[in-house]
Amino acid sequence: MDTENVHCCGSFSERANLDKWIERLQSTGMKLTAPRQAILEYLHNQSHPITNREIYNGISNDCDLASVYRSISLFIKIGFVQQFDFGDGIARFELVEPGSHSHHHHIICNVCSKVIELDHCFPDSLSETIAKHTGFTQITHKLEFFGLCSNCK
Amino acid sequence: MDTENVHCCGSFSERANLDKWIERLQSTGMKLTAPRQAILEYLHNQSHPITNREIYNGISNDCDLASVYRSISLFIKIGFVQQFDFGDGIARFELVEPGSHSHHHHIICNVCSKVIELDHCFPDSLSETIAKHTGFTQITHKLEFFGLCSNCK
DNA sequence: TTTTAATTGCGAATGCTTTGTAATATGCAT
DNA sequence: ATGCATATTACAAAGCATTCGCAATTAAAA
Repeated sequence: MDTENVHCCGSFSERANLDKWIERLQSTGMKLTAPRQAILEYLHNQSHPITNREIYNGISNDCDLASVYRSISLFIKIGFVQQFDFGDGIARFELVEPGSHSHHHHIICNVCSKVIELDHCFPDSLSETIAKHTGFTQITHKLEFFGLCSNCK
Repeated sequence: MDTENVHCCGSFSERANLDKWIERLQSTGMKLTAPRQAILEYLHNQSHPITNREIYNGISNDCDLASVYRSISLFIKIGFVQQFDFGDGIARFELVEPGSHSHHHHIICNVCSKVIELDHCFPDSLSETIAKHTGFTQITHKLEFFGLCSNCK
């Protein structure tokens, strides 16, 4: 069993981890509101990137959808959340554990949308290595670079 | 001067290349319509991936925007066009030269959106190599994998 | 030329995301 | 504790890329 994806609701360590996020939020000077707490808690319980609507559904009537969008934008701006693009036009988000090796990728099934986190970055020995690690086949990937060009730096 | 990006309107070779695309379209059994010719011609004159709206504006009143979307979808389905995602929620498209090394990537300036084609795939020796080749700095990249998981294959 | 089916134009609708605004709640100072 | 100033929210509406339905048109074959 893959214990990485187990999240026991209410366990001491999980609660402590969530409290750290709340402390971090307060230390930024931003207000600690009920929607932001609910969103942080929900994000914290996920093991894969999730959409704004999934967050909204997950915390149901605790908060408006527009507030989810605004909170997530804030979390991205202060470095709490990382955005992923799975190519379907819906943004997905994940908490960034501070100090951890946050740079990672995913492989998504074209049929069932199953997501597997790739612990390491395999940019070179691409298809074969990933196929062996995950059991996926017909592997493709999207790769784009961003930066500052010589005129703009 | 980088002659790869020079496109002389009406030159013999350019016209011959465009005619090849038209012949290829006819050979698929699809109808050769005015909008499809205009879109192929416009795509053919570009050196970077372009959006549906850019195509629509480029051929102005020759064709409806919805028809651009439909034609591009067709071109993707028959392998004429490749789609790129620069992370801004707008799909971009490029003609795929048959038999060529079509797999490539781009680097996009975060400030001015300048696009540079990367002739080769540098998935491993990432930032330094690209920085040397392009003069870009603060390089980041987005990479996601797609495929069929073991349950779906 | 006639026929037939693919394709277009037009308008409306969809779905994700953003924005305007009045009401509300937070954090701070008193 | 209480009141204040301001950030934040809920709600509604708008924005934008994209898709769809359908009648009118057009390309390709007979």
